[in-house]
Amino acid sequence: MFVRITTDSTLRPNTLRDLGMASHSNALVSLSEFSYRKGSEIYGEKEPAEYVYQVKSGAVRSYKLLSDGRRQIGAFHLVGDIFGLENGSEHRFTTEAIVDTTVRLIKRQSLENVAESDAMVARNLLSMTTNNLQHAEDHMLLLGRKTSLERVAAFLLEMDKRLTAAGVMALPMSRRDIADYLGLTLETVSRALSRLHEFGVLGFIGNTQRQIVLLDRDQLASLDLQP
Amino acid sequence: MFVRITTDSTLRPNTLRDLGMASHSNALVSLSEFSYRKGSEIYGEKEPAEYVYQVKSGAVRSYKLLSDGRRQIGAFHLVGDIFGLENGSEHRFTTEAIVDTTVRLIKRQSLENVAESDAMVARNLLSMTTNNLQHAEDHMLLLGRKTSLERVAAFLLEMDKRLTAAGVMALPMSRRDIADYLGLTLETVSRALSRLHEFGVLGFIGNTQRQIVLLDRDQLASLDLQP
DNA sequence: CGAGCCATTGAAAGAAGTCAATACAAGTGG
DNA sequence: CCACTTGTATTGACTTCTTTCAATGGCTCG
Repeated sequence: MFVRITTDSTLRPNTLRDLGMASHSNALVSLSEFSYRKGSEIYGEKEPAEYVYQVKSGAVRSYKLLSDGRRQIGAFHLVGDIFGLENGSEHRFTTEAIVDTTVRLIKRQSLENVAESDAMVARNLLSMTTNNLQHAEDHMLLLGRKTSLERVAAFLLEMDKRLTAAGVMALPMSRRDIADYLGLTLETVSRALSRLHEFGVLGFIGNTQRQIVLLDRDQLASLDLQP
Repeated sequence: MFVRITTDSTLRPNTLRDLGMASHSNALVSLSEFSYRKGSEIYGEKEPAEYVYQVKSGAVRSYKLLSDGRRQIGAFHLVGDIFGLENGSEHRFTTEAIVDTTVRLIKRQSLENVAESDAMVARNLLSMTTNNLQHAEDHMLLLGRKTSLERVAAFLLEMDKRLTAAGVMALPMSRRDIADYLGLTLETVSRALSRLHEFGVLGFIGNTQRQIVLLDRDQLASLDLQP
Protein backbone atom coordinates (compact mmCIF):
# COMPACT_ATOMS: atom_id res chain seq x y z
CA MET A 1 0.00 0.00 0.00
CA PHE A 2 2.92 2.37 0.35
CA VAL A 3 6.07 3.03 -1.55
CA ARG A 4 9.41 3.57 0.02
CA ILE A 5 11.00 6.61 -1.53
CA THR A 6 14.26 7.29 0.18
CA THR A 7 16.56 5.33 2.41
CA ASP A 8 17.49 5.99 5.99
CA SER A 9 19.91 8.79 6.55
CA THR A 10 21.29 10.79 9.40
CA LEU A 11 20.12 14.00 10.94
CA ARG A 12 18.42 16.54 8.69
CA PRO A 13 18.39 19.97 10.29
CA ASN A 14 15.10 20.99 8.81
CA THR A 15 13.02 18.21 10.24
CA LEU A 16 14.67 17.95 13.56
CA ARG A 17 14.49 21.62 14.22
CA ASP A 18 10.76 21.30 13.89
CA LEU A 19 10.84 18.82 16.72
CA GLY A 20 12.87 21.18 18.80
CA MET A 21 16.18 19.53 18.26
CA ALA A 22 19.00 21.95 18.88
CA SER A 23 21.13 22.13 15.79
CA HIS A 24 24.26 21.38 17.75
CA SER A 25 22.82 18.08 18.92
CA ASN A 26 25.13 15.29 18.02
CA ALA A 27 22.56 12.51 18.13
CA LEU A 28 21.84 10.45 15.07
CA VAL A 29 18.20 10.01 14.26
CA SER A 30 17.10 7.64 11.56
CA LEU A 31 14.92 9.36 8.99
CA SER A 32 13.02 8.05 6.04
CA GLU A 33 10.22 9.04 3.74
CA PHE A 34 7.17 7.12 2.70
CA SER A 35 4.37 7.82 0.33
CA TYR A 36 0.79 6.78 0.80
CA ARG A 37 -1.85 6.69 -1.85
CA LYS A 38 -5.11 8.52 -1.41
CA GLY A 39 -7.29 6.68 1.07
CA SER A 40 -4.65 4.33 2.42
CA GLU A 41 -4.05 3.84 6.12
CA ILE A 42 -0.87 5.14 7.71
CA TYR A 43 -1.44 3.50 11.06
CA GLY A 44 -4.38 2.12 13.00
CA GLU A 45 -5.73 2.82 16.46
CA LYS A 46 -4.16 0.55 19.09
CA GLU A 47 -1.15 -0.19 16.91
CA PRO A 48 2.21 0.23 18.61
CA ALA A 49 3.49 3.75 18.05
CA GLU A 50 6.82 3.11 16.47
CA TYR A 51 7.19 6.29 14.44
CA VAL A 52 6.41 9.96 14.55
CA TYR A 53 5.38 11.53 11.24
CA GLN A 54 5.63 14.85 9.48
CA VAL A 55 3.59 15.66 6.40
CA LYS A 56 5.90 16.57 3.55
CA SER A 57 3.15 16.82 0.94
CA GLY A 58 -0.52 15.94 0.91
CA ALA A 59 -2.96 15.77 3.82
CA VAL A 60 -3.91 13.31 6.54
CA ARG A 61 -7.01 12.69 8.66
CA SER A 62 -6.91 11.07 12.07
CA TYR A 63 -10.07 9.59 13.49
CA LYS A 64 -11.79 7.25 15.91
CA LEU A 65 -14.63 4.88 15.07
CA LEU A 66 -17.56 3.56 17.07
CA SER A 67 -18.40 -0.10 16.60
CA ASP A 68 -21.26 0.72 14.26
CA GLY A 69 -19.09 2.81 11.98
CA ARG A 70 -19.79 6.32 13.20
CA ARG A 71 -16.58 8.26 12.74
CA GLN A 72 -15.12 11.27 14.50
CA ILE A 73 -12.16 12.97 12.88
CA GLY A 74 -10.07 14.60 15.57
CA ALA A 75 -7.70 16.53 13.34
CA PHE A 76 -6.46 17.16 9.84
CA HIS A 77 -2.71 17.20 9.34
CA LEU A 78 -1.46 19.44 6.56
CA VAL A 79 1.96 20.10 5.07
CA GLY A 80 4.50 20.63 7.81
CA ASP A 81 2.37 19.19 10.59
CA ILE A 82 3.75 16.54 12.89
CA PHE A 83 1.43 13.75 13.99
CA GLY A 84 1.50 10.31 15.56
CA LEU A 85 3.35 11.58 18.60
CA GLU A 86 2.03 9.47 21.45
CA ASN A 87 3.28 9.33 24.96
CA GLY A 88 2.00 5.85 25.61
CA SER A 89 3.11 3.07 23.35
CA GLU A 90 -0.08 2.86 21.30
CA HIS A 91 -1.63 5.12 18.68
CA ARG A 92 -4.95 6.53 19.82
CA PHE A 93 -6.25 7.35 16.35
CA THR A 94 -6.32 5.76 12.95
CA THR A 95 -4.73 7.93 10.28
CA GLU A 96 -5.25 7.87 6.54
CA ALA A 97 -3.92 9.82 3.60
CA ILE A 98 -6.69 12.09 2.30
CA VAL A 99 -4.87 12.58 -0.98
CA ASP A 100 -1.58 11.11 -2.18
CA THR A 101 0.75 11.98 0.64
CA THR A 102 4.42 11.82 1.48
CA VAL A 103 5.59 11.82 5.07
CA ARG A 104 8.91 11.92 6.82
CA LEU A 105 9.20 9.54 9.69
CA ILE A 106 11.32 9.45 12.77
CA LYS A 107 11.74 6.51 15.09
CA ARG A 108 9.93 7.28 18.29
CA GLN A 109 12.55 5.55 20.37
CA SER A 110 15.37 7.63 19.01
CA LEU A 111 13.41 10.77 19.72
CA GLU A 112 12.87 9.69 23.31
CA ASN A 113 16.53 8.96 23.71
CA VAL A 114 17.40 12.47 22.65
CA ALA A 115 14.71 14.00 24.87
CA GLU A 116 16.17 12.20 27.84
CA SER A 117 19.38 14.16 27.66
CA ASP A 118 18.31 17.32 25.87
CA ALA A 119 15.94 19.43 27.98
CA MET A 120 15.21 21.64 25.01
CA VAL A 121 13.87 18.73 23.00
CA ALA A 122 11.89 17.51 25.99
CA ARG A 123 10.32 20.94 26.37
CA ASN A 124 9.32 21.02 22.75
CA LEU A 125 7.74 17.60 22.94
CA LEU A 126 5.64 18.91 25.81
CA SER A 127 4.82 22.04 23.88
CA MET A 128 3.65 20.04 20.87
CA THR A 129 1.45 17.88 23.06
CA THR A 130 0.03 21.02 24.64
CA ASN A 131 -0.81 22.41 21.21
CA ASN A 132 -2.70 19.23 20.40
CA LEU A 133 -4.49 19.47 23.73
CA GLN A 134 -5.48 23.06 23.07
CA HIS A 135 -6.89 22.15 19.68
CA ALA A 136 -8.89 19.31 21.23
CA GLU A 137 -10.23 21.61 23.95
CA ASP A 138 -11.42 24.16 21.43
CA HIS A 139 -12.93 21.39 19.35
CA MET A 140 -14.90 20.09 22.34
CA LEU A 141 -16.56 23.50 22.61
CA LEU A 142 -17.40 23.40 18.92
CA LEU A 143 -18.79 19.86 19.04
CA GLY A 144 -20.72 20.33 22.25
CA ARG A 145 -22.19 23.76 21.81
CA LYS A 146 -22.05 25.25 18.32
CA THR A 147 -24.70 25.18 15.61
CA SER A 148 -24.03 23.72 12.18
CA LEU A 149 -23.45 27.13 10.63
CA GLU A 150 -21.07 28.13 13.41
CA ARG A 151 -19.15 24.89 13.01
CA VAL A 152 -18.71 25.29 9.28
CA ALA A 153 -17.68 28.93 9.74
CA ALA A 154 -15.10 27.88 12.32
CA PHE A 155 -13.83 25.16 10.00
CA LEU A 156 -13.38 27.58 7.12
CA LEU A 157 -11.53 30.05 9.30
CA GLU A 158 -9.25 27.32 10.59
CA MET A 159 -8.44 26.07 7.09
CA ASP A 160 -8.05 29.61 5.84
CA LYS A 161 -5.35 30.18 8.42
CA ARG A 162 -3.64 26.90 7.63
CA LEU A 163 -3.72 26.45 3.89
CA THR A 164 -4.76 29.49 1.95
CA ALA A 165 -2.43 30.32 -0.92
CA ALA A 166 -3.01 33.27 -3.23
CA GLY A 167 -6.37 33.97 -1.64
CA VAL A 168 -7.76 30.59 -2.61
CA MET A 169 -8.33 27.74 -0.21
CA ALA A 170 -7.93 24.35 -1.88
CA LEU A 171 -9.52 21.87 0.47
CA PRO A 172 -8.09 18.38 0.17
CA MET A 173 -10.93 16.74 2.08
CA SER A 174 -14.43 15.74 1.02
CA ARG A 175 -17.72 16.97 2.50
CA ARG A 176 -17.93 13.71 4.40
CA ASP A 177 -14.54 14.32 6.00
CA ILE A 178 -15.58 17.82 6.97
CA ALA A 179 -18.83 16.46 8.39
CA ASP A 180 -17.04 13.84 10.46
CA TYR A 181 -14.67 16.51 11.74
CA LEU A 182 -17.54 18.80 12.74
CA GLY A 183 -19.91 16.17 14.12
CA LEU A 184 -22.47 16.72 11.35
CA THR A 185 -23.69 14.92 8.25
CA LEU A 186 -22.32 15.74 4.83
CA GLU A 187 -25.71 17.10 3.77
CA THR A 188 -25.74 19.56 6.64
CA VAL A 189 -22.24 20.72 5.72
CA SER A 190 -23.27 21.16 2.11
CA ARG A 191 -26.34 23.17 3.10
CA ALA A 192 -24.28 25.39 5.38
CA LEU A 193 -21.78 26.07 2.60
CA SER A 194 -24.63 26.90 0.22
CA ARG A 195 -26.06 29.33 2.74
CA LEU A 196 -22.68 30.99 3.21
CA HIS A 197 -22.44 31.24 -0.56
CA GLU A 198 -25.89 32.90 -0.73
CA PHE A 199 -24.84 35.30 2.03
CA GLY A 200 -21.89 36.35 -0.12
CA VAL A 201 -19.40 35.19 2.48
CA LEU A 202 -17.58 32.83 0.14
CA GLY A 203 -17.24 31.93 -3.50
CA PHE A 204 -16.40 28.73 -5.33
CA ILE A 205 -13.62 28.77 -7.89
CA GLY A 206 -13.49 26.90 -11.15
CA ASN A 207 -15.20 23.61 -11.71
CA THR A 208 -14.39 21.81 -8.48
CA GLN A 209 -16.36 22.40 -5.28
CA ARG A 210 -13.27 22.30 -3.12
CA GLN A 211 -11.68 25.58 -4.12
CA ILE A 212 -13.07 28.31 -1.97
CA VAL A 213 -12.44 32.03 -1.70
CA LEU A 214 -13.40 33.76 1.49
CA LEU A 215 -15.02 37.07 0.60
CA ASP A 216 -15.94 38.29 4.04
CA ARG A 217 -13.82 36.97 6.87
CA ASP A 218 -15.35 39.39 9.35
CA GLN A 219 -18.84 38.09 8.77
CA LEU A 220 -17.49 34.58 9.03
CA ALA A 221 -15.80 35.40 12.30
CA SER A 222 -19.02 36.87 13.64
CA LEU A 223 -20.75 33.60 12.78
CA ASP A 224 -18.11 31.65 14.63
CA LEU A 225 -18.08 33.62 17.90
CA GLN A 226 -15.25 32.22 19.95
CA PRO A 227 -15.23 34.29 23.16
CA MET B 1 -14.34 34.51 48.33
CA PHE B 2 -11.75 32.11 49.63
CA VAL B 3 -10.18 31.40 52.96
CA ARG B 4 -6.54 30.72 53.44
CA ILE B 5 -6.16 27.65 55.57
CA THR B 6 -2.50 26.87 55.93
CA THR B 7 0.67 28.77 55.34
CA ASP B 8 3.42 28.08 52.86
CA SER B 9 5.72 25.24 53.75
CA THR B 10 8.39 23.18 52.11
CA LEU B 11 8.17 19.99 50.14
CA ARG B 12 5.42 17.55 51.06
CA PRO B 13 6.18 14.12 49.71
CA ASN B 14 2.57 13.21 49.12
CA THR B 15 1.74 16.04 46.78
CA LEU B 16 4.98 16.20 44.94
CA ARG B 17 5.12 12.51 44.32
CA ASP B 18 1.82 12.93 42.50
CA LEU B 19 3.54 15.35 40.22
CA GLY B 20 6.31 12.90 39.62
CA MET B 21 8.81 14.50 41.92
CA ALA B 22 11.42 12.00 42.97
CA SER B 23 11.48 11.86 46.74
CA HIS B 24 15.20 12.50 46.80
CA SER B 25 14.72 15.82 45.07
CA ASN B 26 16.21 18.60 47.11
CA ALA B 27 14.19 21.42 45.60
CA LEU B 28 11.94 23.54 47.73
CA VAL B 29 8.47 24.03 46.40
CA SER B 30 6.08 26.42 48.03
CA LEU B 31 2.81 24.79 48.96
CA SER B 32 -0.39 26.16 50.38
CA GLU B 33 -4.01 25.28 50.70
CA PHE B 34 -7.07 27.29 49.86
CA SER B 35 -10.74 26.68 50.26
CA TYR B 36 -13.41 27.80 47.86
CA ARG B 37 -17.08 27.99 48.60
CA LYS B 38 -19.58 26.22 46.39
CA GLY B 39 -19.92 28.08 43.11
CA SER B 40 -16.93 30.34 43.49
CA GLU B 41 -14.34 30.78 40.77
CA ILE B 42 -10.84 29.40 41.24
CA TYR B 43 -9.41 31.02 38.16
CA GLY B 44 -10.71 32.45 34.91
CA GLU B 45 -9.91 31.75 31.27
CA LYS B 46 -7.07 33.95 30.00
CA GLU B 47 -5.80 34.65 33.49
CA PRO B 48 -2.06 34.14 33.97
CA ALA B 49 -1.40 30.59 35.12
CA GLU B 50 0.48 31.18 38.32
CA TYR B 51 -0.43 28.00 40.18
CA VAL B 52 -1.11 24.35 39.63
CA TYR B 53 -3.87 22.85 41.78
CA GLN B 54 -4.73 19.53 43.35
CA VAL B 55 -8.17 18.80 44.76
CA LYS B 56 -7.88 17.87 48.42
CA SER B 57 -11.62 17.70 49.03
CA GLY B 58 -14.65 18.67 47.00
CA ALA B 59 -15.04 18.85 43.22
CA VAL B 60 -14.23 21.32 40.44
CA ARG B 61 -15.60 21.98 36.96
CA SER B 62 -13.56 23.57 34.20
CA TYR B 63 -15.34 25.12 31.26
CA LYS B 64 -15.34 27.48 28.31
CA LEU B 65 -18.10 29.92 27.42
CA LEU B 66 -19.37 31.29 24.13
CA SER B 67 -20.23 34.97 24.08
CA ASP B 68 -23.95 34.24 24.40
CA GLY B 69 -23.50 32.12 27.49
CA ARG B 70 -23.45 28.60 26.05
CA ARG B 71 -21.11 26.61 28.24
CA GLN B 72 -18.99 23.55 27.57
CA ILE B 73 -17.51 21.80 30.58
CA GLY B 74 -14.30 20.09 29.52
CA ALA B 75 -13.64 18.12 32.68
CA PHE B 76 -14.59 17.50 36.27
CA HIS B 77 -11.76 17.38 38.78
CA LEU B 78 -12.34 15.13 41.78
CA VAL B 79 -10.37 14.41 44.93
CA GLY B 80 -6.74 13.77 44.08
CA ASP B 81 -6.92 15.24 40.59
CA ILE B 82 -4.41 17.84 39.47
CA PHE B 83 -5.65 20.69 37.30
CA GLY B 84 -4.61 24.09 36.03
CA LEU B 85 -1.42 22.75 34.53
CA GLU B 86 -0.84 24.87 31.44
CA ASN B 87 2.17 24.97 29.26
CA GLY B 88 1.56 28.45 28.02
CA SER B 89 1.29 31.24 30.51
CA GLU B 90 -2.50 31.53 30.45
CA HIS B 91 -5.32 29.33 31.72
CA ARG B 92 -7.46 27.99 28.91
CA PHE B 93 -10.51 27.23 31.06
CA THR B 94 -12.43 28.86 33.83
CA THR B 95 -12.67 26.68 36.93
CA GLU B 96 -15.20 26.79 39.72
CA ALA B 97 -15.80 24.82 42.89
CA ILE B 98 -18.90 22.64 42.40
CA VAL B 99 -19.23 22.15 46.15
CA ASP B 100 -17.15 23.57 48.98
CA THR B 101 -13.66 22.60 47.95
CA THR B 102 -10.16 22.66 49.33
CA VAL B 103 -7.16 22.59 47.01
CA ARG B 104 -3.44 22.41 47.42
CA LEU B 105 -1.53 24.74 45.21
CA ILE B 106 1.96 24.76 43.84
CA LYS B 107 3.70 27.67 42.19
CA ARG B 108 3.98 26.91 38.52
CA GLN B 109 7.33 28.59 38.27
CA SER B 110 8.87 26.44 40.97
CA LEU B 111 7.58 23.34 39.24
CA GLU B 112 9.15 24.41 35.98
CA ASN B 113 12.42 25.06 37.70
CA VAL B 114 12.47 21.54 39.03
CA ALA B 115 11.46 20.06 35.67
CA GLU B 116 14.36 21.82 34.04
CA SER B 117 16.89 19.79 35.98
CA ASP B 118 14.94 16.66 36.83
CA ALA B 119 14.13 14.59 33.76
CA MET B 120 11.80 12.40 35.79
CA VAL B 121 9.61 15.34 36.73
CA ALA B 122 9.68 16.58 33.16
CA ARG B 123 8.53 13.18 31.93
CA ASN B 124 5.65 13.15 34.37
CA LEU B 125 4.53 16.61 33.36
CA LEU B 126 4.37 15.32 29.80
CA SER B 127 2.53 12.23 30.93
CA MET B 128 -0.09 14.27 32.77
CA THR B 129 -0.62 16.47 29.75
CA THR B 130 -0.97 13.36 27.62
CA ASN B 131 -3.64 12.01 29.97
CA ASN B 132 -5.57 15.25 29.60
CA LEU B 133 -5.19 15.01 25.85
CA GLN B 134 -6.47 11.46 25.79
CA HIS B 135 -9.51 12.43 27.83
CA ALA B 136 -10.24 15.30 25.46
CA GLU B 137 -9.86 13.03 22.43
CA ASP B 138 -12.34 10.52 23.83
CA HIS B 139 -14.68 13.34 24.71
CA MET B 140 -14.60 14.66 21.15
CA LEU B 141 -15.91 11.29 19.97
CA LEU B 142 -18.68 11.44 22.56
CA LEU B 143 -19.65 15.02 21.71
CA GLY B 144 -19.45 14.56 17.97
CA ARG B 145 -21.00 11.17 17.48
CA LYS B 146 -22.89 9.71 20.43
CA THR B 147 -26.62 9.87 21.17
CA SER B 148 -27.97 11.35 24.40
CA LEU B 149 -28.44 7.93 25.98
CA GLU B 150 -24.93 6.86 25.04
CA ARG B 151 -23.49 10.06 26.46
CA VAL B 152 -25.24 9.68 29.79
CA ALA B 153 -24.23 6.01 29.97
CA ALA B 154 -20.62 6.97 29.29
CA PHE B 155 -20.80 9.67 31.94
CA LEU B 156 -22.12 7.27 34.56
CA LEU B 157 -19.41 4.74 33.79
CA GLU B 158 -16.73 7.40 34.02
CA MET B 159 -18.00 8.67 37.36
CA ASP B 160 -18.48 5.13 38.60
CA LYS B 161 -14.81 4.47 37.99
CA ARG B 162 -13.75 7.71 39.61
CA LEU B 163 -15.93 8.20 42.67
CA THR B 164 -17.97 5.22 43.67
CA ALA B 165 -17.64 4.34 47.35
CA ALA B 166 -19.51 1.42 48.92
CA GLY B 167 -21.45 0.80 45.71
CA VAL B 168 -23.04 4.23 45.76
CA MET B 169 -22.08 7.07 43.46
CA ALA B 170 -22.60 10.46 45.09
CA LEU B 171 -22.51 12.96 42.26
CA PRO B 172 -21.39 16.42 43.35
CA MET B 173 -22.64 18.12 40.17
CA SER B 174 -26.10 19.20 39.07
CA ARG B 175 -28.02 18.02 36.03
CA ARG B 176 -27.04 21.27 34.34
CA ASP B 177 -23.35 20.57 34.91
CA ILE B 178 -23.76 17.07 33.51
CA ALA B 179 -25.61 18.50 30.52
CA ASP B 180 -22.91 21.06 29.83
CA TYR B 181 -20.29 18.33 30.07
CA LEU B 182 -22.17 16.10 27.63
CA GLY B 183 -23.28 18.78 25.18
CA LEU B 184 -26.97 18.31 26.03
CA THR B 185 -29.69 20.18 27.93
CA LEU B 186 -30.50 19.35 31.50
CA GLU B 187 -33.94 18.09 30.47
CA THR B 188 -32.41 15.60 28.06
CA VAL B 189 -30.06 14.36 30.79
CA SER B 190 -32.96 13.98 33.19
CA ARG B 191 -34.99 12.03 30.63
CA ALA B 192 -32.06 9.75 29.88
CA LEU B 193 -31.56 9.03 33.57
CA SER B 194 -35.27 8.29 33.92
CA ARG B 195 -35.10 5.87 31.02
CA LEU B 196 -32.09 4.12 32.52
CA HIS B 197 -34.04 3.89 35.77
CA GLU B 198 -36.99 2.33 33.96
CA PHE B 199 -34.63 -0.11 32.26
CA GLY B 200 -33.44 -1.20 35.70
CA VAL B 201 -29.89 -0.13 34.97
CA LEU B 202 -29.66 2.20 37.94
CA GLY B 203 -31.41 3.15 41.15
CA PHE B 204 -31.66 6.36 43.16
CA ILE B 205 -30.81 6.28 46.85
CA GLY B 206 -32.46 8.20 49.62
CA ASN B 207 -34.13 11.53 49.15
CA THR B 208 -31.59 13.28 46.97
CA GLN B 209 -31.42 12.70 43.22
CA ARG B 210 -27.65 12.69 43.15
CA GLN B 211 -26.98 9.37 44.82
CA ILE B 212 -27.01 6.65 42.24
CA VAL B 213 -26.42 2.91 42.36
CA LEU B 214 -25.45 1.17 39.17
CA LEU B 215 -27.37 -2.09 39.00
CA ASP B 216 -26.23 -3.33 35.60
CA ARG B 217 -22.84 -2.10 34.47
CA ASP B 218 -22.79 -4.51 31.55
CA GLN B 219 -25.95 -3.11 30.06
CA LEU B 220 -24.61 0.38 30.64
CA ALA B 221 -21.37 -0.53 28.87
CA SER B 222 -23.33 -1.94 25.93
CA LEU B 223 -25.15 1.39 25.68
CA ASP B 224 -21.89 3.26 25.66
CA LEU B 225 -20.06 1.28 22.95
CA GLN B 226 -16.54 2.59 22.87
CA PRO B 227 -14.75 0.50 20.21
C1' DC C 1 -17.11 7.61 -22.74
C1' DG C 2 -19.10 5.27 -19.07
C1' DA C 3 -18.98 3.85 -14.04
C1' DG C 4 -18.56 5.45 -9.75
C1' DC C 5 -17.77 8.96 -6.54
C1' DC C 6 -19.00 13.43 -4.86
C1' DA C 7 -21.95 17.38 -4.07
C1' DT C 8 -26.34 19.64 -4.01
C1' DT C 9 -31.11 19.95 -3.07
C1' DG C 10 -35.80 18.61 -1.56
C1' DA C 11 -39.08 16.24 1.40
C1' DA C 12 -40.04 13.66 5.44
C1' DA C 13 -38.73 11.81 9.91
C1' DG C 14 -36.59 11.99 14.22
C1' DA C 15 -33.78 13.42 18.14
C1' DA C 16 -32.96 16.88 21.09
C1' DG C 17 -34.19 21.59 22.46
C1' DT C 18 -37.51 24.98 24.31
C1' DC C 19 -41.21 26.37 27.07
C1' DA C 20 -43.97 25.48 30.89
C1' DA C 21 -46.01 23.32 34.94
C1' DT C 22 -45.24 20.73 39.01
C1' DA C 23 -42.85 18.75 42.80
C1' DC C 24 -39.30 18.27 45.87
C1' DA C 25 -35.18 19.71 48.61
C1' DA C 26 -32.48 22.90 50.81
C1' DG C 27 -31.50 27.14 52.77
C1' DT C 28 -33.28 31.69 55.16
C1' DG C 29 -35.13 34.27 58.44
C1' DG C 30 -38.61 35.25 61.54
C1' DC D 1 -39.04 25.10 64.43
C1' DC D 2 -41.93 26.45 60.86
C1' DA D 3 -43.11 29.35 56.83
C1' DC D 4 -41.21 31.05 52.82
C1' DT D 5 -38.15 31.58 49.19
C1' DT D 6 -34.96 29.69 46.05
C1' DG D 7 -32.70 26.25 43.58
C1' DT D 8 -33.01 21.73 41.47
C1' DA D 9 -35.21 17.83 39.15
C1' DT D 10 -38.89 15.65 36.59
C1' DT D 11 -42.29 15.43 33.12
C1' DG D 12 -45.33 16.89 29.28
C1' DA D 13 -46.39 19.40 25.02
C1' DC D 14 -44.65 21.50 21.25
C1' DT D 15 -40.96 23.38 18.17
C1' DT D 16 -36.76 23.30 15.76
C1' DC D 17 -32.61 21.74 13.90
C1' DT D 18 -30.33 18.14 12.06
C1' DT D 19 -30.60 13.72 10.08
C1' DT D 20 -32.35 10.43 6.89
C1' DC D 21 -33.95 9.08 2.51
C1' DA D 22 -34.09 10.04 -2.18
C1' DA D 23 -33.35 12.11 -6.66
C1' DT D 24 -30.37 14.66 -9.71
C1' DG D 25 -26.32 16.36 -11.87
C1' DG D 26 -21.41 17.17 -12.22
C1' DC D 27 -16.54 15.51 -11.91
C1' DT D 28 -12.97 12.28 -12.24
C1' DC D 29 -10.60 8.60 -13.66
C1' DG D 30 -10.04 4.29 -15.58
